[in-house]
Amino acid sequence: MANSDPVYLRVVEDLRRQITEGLLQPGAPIPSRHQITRKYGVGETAARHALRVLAQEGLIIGRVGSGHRVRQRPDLLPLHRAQAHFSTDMHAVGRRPTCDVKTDSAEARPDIAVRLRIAAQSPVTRTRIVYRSDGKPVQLAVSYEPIVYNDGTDDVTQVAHRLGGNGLKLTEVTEHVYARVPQPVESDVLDLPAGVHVLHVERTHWAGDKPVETSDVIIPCDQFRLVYTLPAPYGDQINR
Amino acid sequence: MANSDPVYLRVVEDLRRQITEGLLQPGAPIPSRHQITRKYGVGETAARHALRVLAQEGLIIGRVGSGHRVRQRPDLLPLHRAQAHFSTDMHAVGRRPTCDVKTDSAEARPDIAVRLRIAAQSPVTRTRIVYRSDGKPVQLAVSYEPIVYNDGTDDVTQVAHRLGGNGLKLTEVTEHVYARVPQPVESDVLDLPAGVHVLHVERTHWAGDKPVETSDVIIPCDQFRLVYTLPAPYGDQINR
DNA sequence: AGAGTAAAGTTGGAATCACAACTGATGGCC
DNA sequence: GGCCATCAGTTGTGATTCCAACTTTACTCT
Repeated sequence: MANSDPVYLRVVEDLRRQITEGLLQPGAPIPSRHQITRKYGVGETAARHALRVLAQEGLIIGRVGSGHRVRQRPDLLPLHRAQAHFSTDMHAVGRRPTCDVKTDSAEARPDIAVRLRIAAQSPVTRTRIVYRSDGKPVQLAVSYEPIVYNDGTDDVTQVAHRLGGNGLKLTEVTEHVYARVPQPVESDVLDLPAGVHVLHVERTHWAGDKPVETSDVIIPCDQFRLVYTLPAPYGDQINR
Repeated sequence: MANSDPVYLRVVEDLRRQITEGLLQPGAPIPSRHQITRKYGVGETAARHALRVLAQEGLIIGRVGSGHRVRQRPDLLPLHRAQAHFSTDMHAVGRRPTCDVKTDSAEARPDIAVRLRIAAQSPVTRTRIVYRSDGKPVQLAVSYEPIVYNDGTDDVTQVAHRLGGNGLKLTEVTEHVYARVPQPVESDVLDLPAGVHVLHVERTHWAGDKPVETSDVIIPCDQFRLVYTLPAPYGDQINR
């Protein structure tokens, strides 16, 4: 079928097809390097490279000593779902994820009120979460919600669950994502080296057409990367 | 400074630092494989791998026979800016980018009216752009704007320029990005194989607090990938 | 001088071998 | 039975070597 494509791409495409078509279900084991060399008649380099590419696409996950498996999460994720993997992913790479949660209530924030579609002077609950990996801060999330929803607990990470008690059902999450230069307070909290940009995710949780919570997530670009890649060799090439 | 990190990471981090700090300006040549082996005292594998990683991050670009250079575009881009590189990027990998533009005006679209914050029955101009690479459709953009702005030209890609003539200045672009299963019409236009998901970018151009144009960009996940990666070996690992 | 050619250098792809760290399972020992 | 050590298998990393395709430069020949 294929022709003069690189050998490793043949392997990538075949495995990717099997995964996206559901032949290989999440959790299913992927052939090991040696098995690939035999099954596809390719060298070890090609097998290794194929596995690397699939892993980098998020389709499979590898563990030393255990092998590769189809990733539990689907092939592509909205950012907010990918972020839900923060804790497990950090664990996975052998780092201890922790977070500070600090809530300071009752403040009027006109800019946030717009996003929550409430009166400009209504007080909102602000919760700041600093995610850490082995103590090192890697992510900052500042979340706001109308004060009426807050039930006094600190567990802002369980928005959906808590809102259930208020008779609201989360139906959607929308996001604005962009990269920018960090603000001083962000550089401070995240201990950013000079020159590092941040990814800013403006996220709103909706219950029907009502925004019930909105948050700003700040991710340093040297920690987590949102990469827009071309399907070209090495992901990218030069123009002239 | 570093300790037991993989050798290639030392090279990656040093070059990345030089790029993000501006020591290596866009267009500046990156040491070749052989130069890296000598300069950093590493093997060829490590040098090659380091270049591969940097290229995959979009920081540098390689050309066979010519070498690597610091990429013209900055290290991280909002999607809409990355997309502006579509044409040059396609050229770069030796493919001929073309696009069909089709505008059919005067239709009432209540759903779009909401996004444009205009009356539900106001007619909007719909423009459909099919981007092609060597004839193969790779991207679909459906763009809407209030009919008053349209000046009859087909060049919807130059939103900012055209709107200037109406006394409006684009100040912001916001996006909602998510992945989903393609709709039949999309599978049809883009000639999608079964099982391929699409990235859906809902984009709105703003002039101040007025939305002046909104568009849906559909990108097949097997053509372009938005990848959320961890700074871990192979980008990802398993939990448990 | 100008044009065509040859050579050197570079990247992308690939094969082969090696090794440390880790996992899972097996089997033996208490 | 329960616990521990061993061992084969796997991944991540790395070195080395080779080759095709390409670019750039320098050189030679007309």
